[in-house]
Amino acid sequence: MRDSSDKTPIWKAIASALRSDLAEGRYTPGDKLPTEAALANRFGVNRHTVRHGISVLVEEGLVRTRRGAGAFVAATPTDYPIGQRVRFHENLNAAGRRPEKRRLALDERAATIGEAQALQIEAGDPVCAYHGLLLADGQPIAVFESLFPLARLGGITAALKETSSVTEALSVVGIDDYTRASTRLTAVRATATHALLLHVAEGDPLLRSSSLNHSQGGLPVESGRTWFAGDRVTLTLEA
Amino acid sequence: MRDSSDKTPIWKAIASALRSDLAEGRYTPGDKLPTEAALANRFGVNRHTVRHGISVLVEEGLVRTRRGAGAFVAATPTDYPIGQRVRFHENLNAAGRRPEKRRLALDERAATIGEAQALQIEAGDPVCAYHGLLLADGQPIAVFESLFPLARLGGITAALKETSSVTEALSVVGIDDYTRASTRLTAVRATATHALLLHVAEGDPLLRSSSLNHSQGGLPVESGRTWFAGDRVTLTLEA
DNA sequence: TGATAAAATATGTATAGTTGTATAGAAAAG
DNA sequence: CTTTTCTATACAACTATACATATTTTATCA
Repeated sequence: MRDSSDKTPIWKAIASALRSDLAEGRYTPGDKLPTEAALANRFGVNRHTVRHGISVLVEEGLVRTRRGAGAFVAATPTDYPIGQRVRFHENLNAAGRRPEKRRLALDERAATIGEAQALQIEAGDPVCAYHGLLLADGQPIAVFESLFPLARLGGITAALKETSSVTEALSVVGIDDYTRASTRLTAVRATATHALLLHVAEGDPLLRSSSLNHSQGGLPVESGRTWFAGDRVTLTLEA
Repeated sequence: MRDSSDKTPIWKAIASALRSDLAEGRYTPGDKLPTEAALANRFGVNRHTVRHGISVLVEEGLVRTRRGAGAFVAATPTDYPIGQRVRFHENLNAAGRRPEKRRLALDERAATIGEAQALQIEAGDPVCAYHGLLLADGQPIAVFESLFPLARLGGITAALKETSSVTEALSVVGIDDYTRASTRLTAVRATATHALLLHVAEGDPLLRSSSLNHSQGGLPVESGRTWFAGDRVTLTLEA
């Protein structure tokens, strides 16, 4: 490979070799690639040359690496429709992914001025704060923070302890349906905490959504913020 | 590479995530933290990485671990009430901590324009500048800078040389009572100097308080700035 | 009921494997 | 001569696994 008169660098050759392996379905999303040492041995080159090749695929978003664990085939971005009714579990099932929610915190506290304004309650009124992680096929795709006004939804904290589903919890406290009233999107850089939870690098771009859900009566029942890992989710907006 | 190589090590991020949980009062002294396995699952990392993070908190004295039992909260951030009367020693005693003040500088000089305005004196008028460190149970929690108008409080410099207590020193010069007229709070990043004094990392978040205390007569007797270590103190505001 | 043993939990320790980073140097190309 | 490519080495950070040891819970039996 080296002695012949090809002028393409070895690391590029390795990159395209691996890329065609992926294209052929030799490895499927979530699979672990051989270790760098194994690849170096297979190609008869130094580990750093292999690393250079892999880094190309990482740049392209085809592969994700985890220190100490290995290199894994990246899953294609999940389509996440933002419409009148935004339901995590339904969205992911529709996208053919296995939805999972991981609770990070759940407590009751007083609302700040800004939060109160959004929920149309008084500052200091009690709210339920639900903080967690959204996963698709076991891979973290977003961090969320939901606020529920306790004045209108007494008992929702207890309900959320039983089920991770917001829809179900709201149903328990008498809200059978709720619709998205507003969604605001901005791009931000990942903080250390978000980076840790989402398994991205600090400073990586995130898609932040600030949303408000209303009950059928037109009153706010949930105010949420969600940070999506930019390269794992594609938000789709319906008319 | 994009993924997994944060600028801040994972174990540090975990340590600060847990630390802020403590600061927010999510766990109170005696409470059991989630198991290492649960935390590893929550953060999506290996148990050893979590252990590394926890060991930081153990070093800091915030957490105590018992083999076979779990990790327990040893101490939580000191509650520091900001009300009409703000007294360091009383505040810490009420919080069950041992208060201590360490003097860093004490001198007399001319007031700058801004300082004079706050103290309602003329620019250039002499003031006493008192600079020091506040500690709780021997751990530094804040850096303060107090200014006293010498025109109204002659002899306070000498008094402050005898006692570290502002309340006592003011009493010596005839001020038996004083009340908080205003408090302004902002979040800032720790400078190298503050970081050194407070035993935090440069750039860590500090809570800066700019305050003004009046005598019973309604005249300013002290203008102060205090930098609290964000994760060691919780300022509580009374009505 | 109460004591005891077994099982399940949870932290502590040890070892090896994998990726990330830093440094230095040789070889080839421009 | 300088830059790029590749090699070589060493170490840091994180993962994976296994097992030891202490604690708590559960089951069992007198």
